Amino acid sequence: MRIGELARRAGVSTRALRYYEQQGLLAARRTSNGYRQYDESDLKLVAEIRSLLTVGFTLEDARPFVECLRAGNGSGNACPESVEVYRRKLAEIDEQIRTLFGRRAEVAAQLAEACPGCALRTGGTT
Amino acid sequence: MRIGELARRAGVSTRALRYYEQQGLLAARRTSNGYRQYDESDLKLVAEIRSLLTVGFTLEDARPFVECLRAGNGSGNACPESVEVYRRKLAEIDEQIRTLFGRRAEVAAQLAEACPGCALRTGGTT
DNA sequence: CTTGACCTTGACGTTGACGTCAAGGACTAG
DNA sequence: CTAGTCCTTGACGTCAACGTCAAGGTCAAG
Repeated sequence: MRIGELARRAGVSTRALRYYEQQGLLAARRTSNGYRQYDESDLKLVAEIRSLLTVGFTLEDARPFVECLRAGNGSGNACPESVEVYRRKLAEIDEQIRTLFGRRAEVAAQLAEACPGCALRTGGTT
Repeated sequence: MRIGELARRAGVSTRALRYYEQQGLLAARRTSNGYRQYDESDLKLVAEIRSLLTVGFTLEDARPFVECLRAGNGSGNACPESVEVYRRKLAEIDEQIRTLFGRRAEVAAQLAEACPGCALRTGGTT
């Protein structure tokens, strides 16, 4: 299939696909007229990338998964590099959650100070 | 005081101060030679901005607080606009926390699938 | 009078994942 | 032959809060 169809089926823009290729995450064959040519495995690959992006991974984070799939594995999760990324991202997320809780507490404290009785509970008194 | 001293005392760069001015958050008088001139109230103002930025506010979010201080209030919290921003940011933070928990769950699930028994607990088995 | 520290404005660079033209080639249907 | 749809590469724009020059003015000290 060509880039337009892959884009439709994967739910992304053609620009995104070209960007993934530029970043070395997607390698397209070319037909004689220069058009990019993709197959089902590419669709799967793009789906994997999208799935990872939606949970906050960067394209760099996604790279090991892509390479894992390319290496012939049925899933991008199947390689130790991928597992390592999962662990790292999990730690990052936990750190972000901690940071957000800290900020939440500070903001809530300021709000309470500025407006006593204003926020008895979270989102309570609108 | 001049911009260099204010920057040192507030713990920010002179570039940041000029940027705040450009955004209309900081209004400096000028001496005859064109140098910016600040006083203690400006220091307080910059401190307020910094404090808000560190808990994730944008400069736009900080604007009401600055205006509140400029209006003569002892605290930037003292105005209803500020309180409203606090509430909005609190809601935003809560939303972000929810998003992160969702992501965490998904990543953890993938990790468990990829590597059973790998993450018995968070950051447990390194 | 000349360092040297301080100040000025202006303007491009940074980060990530694309969006959005622009200019032009390829191919199909009528 | 032509319209219409798809494709190509290239390159600037987006968002926030500055960082980092560049070129030049100001002032106190020696």
